[in-house]
Amino acid sequence: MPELPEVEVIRRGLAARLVGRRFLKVSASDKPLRQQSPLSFLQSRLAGNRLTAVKRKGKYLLFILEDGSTLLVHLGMTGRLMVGEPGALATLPHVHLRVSLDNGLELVFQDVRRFGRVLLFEPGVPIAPLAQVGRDPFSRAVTAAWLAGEARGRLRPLKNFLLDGRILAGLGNIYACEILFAAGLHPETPAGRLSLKDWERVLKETRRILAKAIRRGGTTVNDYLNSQGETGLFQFELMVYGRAGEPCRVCGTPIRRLVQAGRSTFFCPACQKLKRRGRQNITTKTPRH
DNA sequence: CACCCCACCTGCGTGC
DNA sequence: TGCACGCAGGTGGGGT
Repeated sequence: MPELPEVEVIRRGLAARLVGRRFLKVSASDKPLRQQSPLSFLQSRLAGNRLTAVKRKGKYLLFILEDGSTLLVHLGMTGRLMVGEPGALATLPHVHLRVSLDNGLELVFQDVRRFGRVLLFEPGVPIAPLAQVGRDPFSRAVTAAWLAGEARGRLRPLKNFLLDGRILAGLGNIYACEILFAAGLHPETPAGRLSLKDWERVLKETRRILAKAIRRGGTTVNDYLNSQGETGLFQFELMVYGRAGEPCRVCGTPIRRLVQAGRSTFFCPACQKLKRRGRQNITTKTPRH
């Protein structure tokens, strides 16, 4: 479900309402998430512990606790984190974790498909899943030259490159499609064939689109709700995602759908031309190790 | 290595 | 109405 903008909107909502609160009791459903710390471990570490910050890395949320432990949450496809009155949340289906707070409210993790992850790390324990997470698109460490270096020599389609969270963290299927449209690049272009100018455009549009989506509260196509149960608004600004057969908002050409690495890609065949030929970029690649 | 496929789940819309 | 099928904001293990 959620990509960087949705996770960031949730992070801000939770930070505003939860930082400084103590967690009290924890309960879980009988159905496990894809990955989840044992309930007894969550209970023993969280009970009485105060939340000092809510951070984000890629699509991961990190709840930093005052004793130095970290609760790592990934929402998968359909995960939601919501805060509210226990009475109002009591009847929600598919709630897999409930945590009561010292102000009488409750934090719940709801996840229909159970692709989500909730893992607790004690102080000093390395947070293994984060080792695979790439750079945040807003980080100053992300530049057009760096992207060009990462893509150098790679034949994989640009769309798949953008979806690889070990490089750029936080892009998912919706925003990858929207970024490629905004940059005027065909999703099947081999990543290594982009020029530095292309990468400058990709990076500029990535930041512009993600920032705007955050301002709009994220994209609700189907399931996404923020921590207060509200939908986003960016779905009204989508140019290509989910619009197969509909006219391009720029040129009127019907939007096309194709499948790449098992996932739908939406693009305008007129606005996004495939560069079959083109200069290989010659940026020096920084060694990975 | 680089890259793709597929499984992991549940629900919903479509077409027969 | 029922049923089969395809599809869905993600990830990572295993295979080529």
